[in-house]
Amino acid sequence: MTPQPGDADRVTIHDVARAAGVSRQTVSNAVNNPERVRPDTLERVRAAIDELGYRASSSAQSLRSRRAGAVGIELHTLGAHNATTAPVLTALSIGAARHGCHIVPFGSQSGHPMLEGYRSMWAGRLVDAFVLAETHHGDPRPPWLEEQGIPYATFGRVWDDPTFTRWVDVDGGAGTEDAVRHCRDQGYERVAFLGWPAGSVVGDDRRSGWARACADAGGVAGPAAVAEQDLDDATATATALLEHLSPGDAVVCASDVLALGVHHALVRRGLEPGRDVGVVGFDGSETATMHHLTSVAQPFEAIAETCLDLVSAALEGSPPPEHGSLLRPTLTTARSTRA
Amino acid sequence: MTPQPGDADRVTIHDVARAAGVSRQTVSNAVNNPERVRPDTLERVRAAIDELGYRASSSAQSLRSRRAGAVGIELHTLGAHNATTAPVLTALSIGAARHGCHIVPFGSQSGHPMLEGYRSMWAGRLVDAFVLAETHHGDPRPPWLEEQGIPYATFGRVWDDPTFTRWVDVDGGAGTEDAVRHCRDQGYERVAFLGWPAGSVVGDDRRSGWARACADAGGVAGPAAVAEQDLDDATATATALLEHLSPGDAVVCASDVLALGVHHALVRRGLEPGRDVGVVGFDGSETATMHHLTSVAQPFEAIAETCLDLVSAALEGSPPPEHGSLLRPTLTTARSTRA
DNA sequence: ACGGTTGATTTGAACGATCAAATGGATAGG
DNA sequence: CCTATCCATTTGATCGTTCAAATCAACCGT
Repeated sequence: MTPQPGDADRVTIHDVARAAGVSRQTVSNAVNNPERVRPDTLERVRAAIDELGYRASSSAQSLRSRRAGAVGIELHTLGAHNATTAPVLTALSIGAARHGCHIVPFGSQSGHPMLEGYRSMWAGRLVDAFVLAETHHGDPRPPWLEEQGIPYATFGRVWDDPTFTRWVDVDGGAGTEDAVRHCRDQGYERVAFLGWPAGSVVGDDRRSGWARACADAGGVAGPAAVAEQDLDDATATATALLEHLSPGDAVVCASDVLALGVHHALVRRGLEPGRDVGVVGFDGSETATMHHLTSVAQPFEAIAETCLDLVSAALEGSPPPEHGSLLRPTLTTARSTRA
Repeated sequence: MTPQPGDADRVTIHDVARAAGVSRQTVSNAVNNPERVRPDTLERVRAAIDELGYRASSSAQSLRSRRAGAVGIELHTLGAHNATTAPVLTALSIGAARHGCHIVPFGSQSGHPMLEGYRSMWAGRLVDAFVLAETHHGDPRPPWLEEQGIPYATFGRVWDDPTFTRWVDVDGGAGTEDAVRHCRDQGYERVAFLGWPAGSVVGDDRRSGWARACADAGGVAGPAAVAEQDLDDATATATALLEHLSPGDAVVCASDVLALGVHHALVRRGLEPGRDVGVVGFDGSETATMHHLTSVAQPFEAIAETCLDLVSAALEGSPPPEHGSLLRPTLTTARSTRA
């Protein structure tokens, strides 16, 4: 009885037109410009659409409009899924529906040149634009895309080109400031910092927020130490750092991995994170949640939404925004900062 | 000088035809059926293609072939990214290129009925098929897709329908068997098990492999305990479990989270994973890598590849395979099983 | 009753590709 | 020399949709 969309008998605009006794264009109007259709006709067409379960073919629309209605995003196999890329991808995929488009993740084929994936996606116009994640100094992608005239937006500033403003990023400094303030509110005495080696823009930013907030609070800054984004190194460094801390102090970290290192160092000394020494991580990753670590959580939904807004705007030909978007992360509190 | 693909001046098959002095169909043949074209003509056409940088428009091909050339996969925001869905998605995205298609992840809009995402993706034929991850008992998706005649393959068996064979799954039992054997090879005495509460098919499967291998090795089975997929519970349960173990024993776990619980329980007792008690997790997640836990790693690339093969076959109308594919996971060894 | 205007609806064309059938030329066979 | 066969290539039509222009009907004022 009900129409079986077995693919062979796909319902087209013609079928609806015939069923409603109107022309195909009227059906198209009923869907896209209802105000151009007389109310009673509209009613009849809509009934036919519901009856037959019609939905416009996206391939046909793409061909006509010369728009794929898709945004590409590159995924790396390369070890660490960064704890941020996956959630951003999820948020993008969900948010895309609201923007009338979809996301197409593609892989960088190992062995191929860096930009090959982008080139082939663009060549067949599988996508109308790209979202770049994990931008870094010397990133070859922005200049190449710019040169090709391909629209894109980035999660992460485009460090090499200050004129580019179609970016979203997280205000790491504001995040660590919040972290320090939270520690003080919770009654911790001094606030130490465990960060990455100087030179990484993201790391330096996060450290500066800690320094600022400590100064604002009146010299509560504890010692600062540096470790790689590696649990062993973090744990070792944290162990050494603890030598210079006393119960009642706290450590703000540049990442959840570093914070986990502090957590482990504490436990190994028989101390309890939170009760004895406060610990705050950064990223709001699953690792932090699992270990009940207070963490500065990335606003994934907002990041995705802004990226989509940026590419949408670019596709509509709007001029780029005045400035990039610096989003404020929010602190997720847990046991590790409860005294 | 070089052609600027600014979208307005997109190179079409007509442009190539004109440049090469042939008809559009000859260009099409040169690309898709080179043997039908005389060698010298072929040469000329190929030169024109390279010169202009022509690539067939995927929208046009989709319309003509009535194939979107895409496979949909649903992503959940719901907390745990399962540690497996993200890597599988990455592997799928990369593998898709080899299959001449791409992956379209879509989100289940919260508040909407479960199947709405699938329905809308299918309605506009944005995808030709779906890959389902995280299948479970009472999953409403397979019967619905079946009823609609929509092609799909699953990662995880379809428990409610034994006749369905378009699935890939990981042989959990074989994985834990390997884990037990590895423990014995490393010289551990008894091998205990930390699993999930009975009733989950995956969990029971993993436990059975442990039991089997222990029996084969001649009653080396240590005690078994049960905890939820939660670090605190795992740690508590592991602490109790350790009461019944001695140095030189090992614990095989149903997941990396459980294994991490054992790791923490050991550390808190001043014992060292590996040297004192062996620990093996399951999934090969980042958590395991970070903590140097030996783990039964999921074969993500093979899983993705098989899923793609299955949907490709389904789209070509091939009959379903005789049986589902049960892939053997491989053990990733690390410090936690080094005595 | 007739041109003029408005509004609803229909027809023609195009998006870019490919299948199917038609065309043109060269060669072989009667 | 004329037809049959074969190969390379071209033309026509189509996929489903939407823009632009054409058609049609109703209504208005003079």
